[in-house]
Amino acid sequence: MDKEHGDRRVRRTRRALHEALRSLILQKGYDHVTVQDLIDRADVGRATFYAHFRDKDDLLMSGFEEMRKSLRQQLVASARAQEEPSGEGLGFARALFDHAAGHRREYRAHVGSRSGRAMLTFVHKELASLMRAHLDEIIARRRVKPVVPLEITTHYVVSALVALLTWWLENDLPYTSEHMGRTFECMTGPAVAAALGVNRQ
Amino acid sequence: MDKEHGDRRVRRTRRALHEALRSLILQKGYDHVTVQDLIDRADVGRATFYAHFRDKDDLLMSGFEEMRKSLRQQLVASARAQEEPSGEGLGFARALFDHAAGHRREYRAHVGSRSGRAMLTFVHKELASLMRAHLDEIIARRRVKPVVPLEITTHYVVSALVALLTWWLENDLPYTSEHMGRTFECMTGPAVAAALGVNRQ
DNA sequence: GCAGATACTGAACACTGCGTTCGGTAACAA
DNA sequence: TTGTTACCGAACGCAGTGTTCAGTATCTGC
Repeated sequence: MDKEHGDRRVRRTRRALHEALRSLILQKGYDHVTVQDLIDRADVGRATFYAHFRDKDDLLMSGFEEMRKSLRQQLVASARAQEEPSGEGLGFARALFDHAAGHRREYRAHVGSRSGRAMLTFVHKELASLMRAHLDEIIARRRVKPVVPLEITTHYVVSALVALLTWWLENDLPYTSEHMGRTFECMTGPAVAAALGVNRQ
Repeated sequence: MDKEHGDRRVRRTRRALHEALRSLILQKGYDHVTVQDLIDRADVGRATFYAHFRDKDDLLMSGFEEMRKSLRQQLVASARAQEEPSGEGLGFARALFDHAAGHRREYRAHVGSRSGRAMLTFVHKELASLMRAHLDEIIARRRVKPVVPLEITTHYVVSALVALLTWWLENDLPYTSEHMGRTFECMTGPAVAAALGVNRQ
């Protein structure tokens, strides 16, 4: 079912279904998309759908993989660009806002629906693993003693970032992604500093 | 349908349904509760259910009202207790953690399900209105010029708080509510200070 | 304690959407 | 050409929703 057999037909079918879901979400929102809608739009048999995916959610999730790659790529690219300019290595936030701005339609289509929650959980995980690595590195380099458990700090930072992101999307991108990135750094920098026990009189 | 007529029967019916939902959520999670389950448990006719509530979600929402009162009460009580001890008036966080600890079963039953999202949105709104007032007051008193739009700051703070709360609940309350409150203040205090443009060398 | 209003009952119904089954067809590879 | 593999799509059973309606219980004012 998830095998990587070279059959062109299989890939075409899966592709068509993903594409159908994408366009239908934009059109009526994930929750109101039915399997019937999907197979009509993708021009695929009902049985075929269930041969490839367990259900609608499965299709959705497997579609995130693509987005994940593109996001991760953009994040590491940004991390490489700026060697270590700002305070706590929070510069990657900007990359996230950029990514969202670039895919605003996709992001917006999810806001508020069940698929949105799934997507945010996804993004959250992705960011958390990056953030955790960042924090570990900072600690090793600066030899500080965290006042707050790292797990909490990670969760805090990522949640704050995701919160700003959703607010931004829900309010129709009222500021530039650069501005949002700076705002995030401005607030979260001191928070992280406090959590890590960094002195900065 | 929402009238406040003094009929005892009506109130009993609504009460029974709310109670049934509560216990069924604890038992099998909101998403798996059917209307049939509800009316069986509450011993109420199907038509009666629909005479009182539009659907399952409607029942859920109307049940939050009760929780809202209890939460708000606990929050203002705490606000009154501590006149202005800590930095940015973030002490109310502690009250929230306390409230969650007191109602941990109810909170936990919601975590991860659709009802949880609804409840968090609810809590979020409640906290946001309080927080906004707090911030306005601080600004008026200290005569500072915010660097970040107040709307963003409010959203940021509340989201961070809710994030810590859900993390705490999902991880089975690994610290005391007091500890969580302090952690929150420790991190968010500096963040708010930065956003409000408060100098604190 | 009776009349009339009001609230509740529960079976029956139409409807939507899910996930499966299966005989048959189309595409492809050797 | 033959066998394999993927796909088709009608039909089905199922679960759950929300409505209808004739009938029953409960309360209220007179």
